[in-house]
Amino acid sequence: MEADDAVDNSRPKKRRRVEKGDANEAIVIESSTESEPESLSSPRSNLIGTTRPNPPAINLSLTPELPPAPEYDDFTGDSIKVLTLEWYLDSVKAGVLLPTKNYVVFEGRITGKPNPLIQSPRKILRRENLISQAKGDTPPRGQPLYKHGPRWAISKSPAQPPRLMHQTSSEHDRAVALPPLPPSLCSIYSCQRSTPAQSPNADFIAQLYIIKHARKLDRDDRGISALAYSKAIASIQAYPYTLTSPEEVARLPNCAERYAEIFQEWKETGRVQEVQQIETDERMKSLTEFYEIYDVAEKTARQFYARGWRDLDDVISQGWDTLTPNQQIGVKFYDDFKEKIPRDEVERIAAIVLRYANQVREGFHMVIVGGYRKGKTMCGDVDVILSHPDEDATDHVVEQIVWNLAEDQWITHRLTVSTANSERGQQTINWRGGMSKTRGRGFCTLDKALVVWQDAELAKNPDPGRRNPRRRVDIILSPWKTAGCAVLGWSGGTMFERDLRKYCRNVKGVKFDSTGVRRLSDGTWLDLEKGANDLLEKEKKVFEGLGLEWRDPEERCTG
DNA sequence: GGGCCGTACTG
DNA sequence: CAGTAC
DNA sequence: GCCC
Repeated sequence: MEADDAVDNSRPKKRRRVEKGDANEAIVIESSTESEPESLSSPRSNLIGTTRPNPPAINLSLTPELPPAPEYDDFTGDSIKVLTLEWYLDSVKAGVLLPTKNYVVFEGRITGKPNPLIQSPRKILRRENLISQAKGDTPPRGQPLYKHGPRWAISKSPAQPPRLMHQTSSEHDRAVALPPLPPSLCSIYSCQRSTPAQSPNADFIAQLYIIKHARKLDRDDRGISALAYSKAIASIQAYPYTLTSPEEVARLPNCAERYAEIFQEWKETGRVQEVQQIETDERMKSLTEFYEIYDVAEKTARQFYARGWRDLDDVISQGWDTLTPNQQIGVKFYDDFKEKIPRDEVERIAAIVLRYANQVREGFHMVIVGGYRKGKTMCGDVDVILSHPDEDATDHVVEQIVWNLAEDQWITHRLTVSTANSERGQQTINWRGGMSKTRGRGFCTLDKALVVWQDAELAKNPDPGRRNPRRRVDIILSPWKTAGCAVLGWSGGTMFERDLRKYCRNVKGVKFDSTGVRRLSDGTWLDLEKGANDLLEKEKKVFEGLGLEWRDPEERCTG
């Protein structure tokens, strides 16, 4: 019946061996949005989900009137002090840097900046990162926020000889004031701050990312430990200055002792022991390889390992029949799915989806969300949101669209199709009953289809010279009334989205998800999008309605 | 010391 | 229900 | 691992 569910169950012959060097490519921090979308973002139809106009939103009104941040040369200059952790902990407690006198373990001069990239072994970071490193620690968006200039500006000046060795504490205390915390970082909610893809601390973040990944794979703590790392990373990612000291780390939200510790180690030695262990851990390598199979996550990865399997070939040769249908697809297109998708291809694919949607019914609006909208030059998959101003036009259309696309060979497999929404069609929009149902068709969830895509034309006229890599495409159908919520819900990094929900719950007393905003108390649906007549405008209205300052999608890169 | 986003699908 | 994905 |  289904044209597209014929998952070819034949086990792949001998899998093309993956470039081993790529094994860790997930670690790469996207480092190129600045060269960027100007050319792509021109309002070319309703295709492109990027809008330019908004100036970087930085709330200066909150800028505290802090004393000038003067000479912390001692900590940015060319001398290195190794201090005990006690010094740090005591300083945190005191709220100010204590004199180091009684805590110094070692002091010495360095002749060159430690370059962790060079020292840390191979392959983790790609060339772009080396380049961005070479470009220097420039904060992502020009203008210093503070007239005294951020630390990175000052640290360039010729370092004075460290003169804090034998100083009195009062002199010293003044000397180590940190640059003011950017106002946006005062919020514990990442949806309230700007988190660009670029970070002056990308190298440090890369270290944390490796630990996070390892925690996720080898601990059975429901991902709690990894979650902690994700939050810390999200905070640091939003910090526009080069971090220079443990306490500068520790004052960031979600970054406490542990992260100050890691930072100190990294800063002093140019590496982090735990990271090095992880990198040489064979078990981690296997787990990572398994984890990169679509529909295999940490539990299954560990399970595979426990069965004695060590790489993908073991999975294929020893466990093919035990795999779920989706895992089989994941294995089959292992290399394809790991491959990133360039923006122009994302656009081409999206345009085809839109065309088919409009074939089913004229007048669909679309916005490309996901990594594309966050400005990534290479995307992991294609996510599009479709909506139609006519109330009930979105009913059951996913199936229709997917069917047609499959018939024409654009779609080769369907991973999941969720029709919960169309199924229960008339349900009221309030999840706690009562109240008006806003007449007629209400939606509790979105219809969506996760499918495997190919270039149908190329498939029909194969060209031996051209590959036809399969792509994962997520097609989401949203009812018009709440399409702004859908766009917002699909255009941010994971932490951005989690914090958005948390913020809504704790601060605004509402429940946000991609199907709408509802009052927590009685479940009544709140229409925040009234009056907007395109998807991006609707998204803006949701920001306003939630009392949030606008953030460009490129500033929602919380990972 | 307890909680950490929330929901739908699949097996 | 557990596991996965978004 | 951090935060309330």
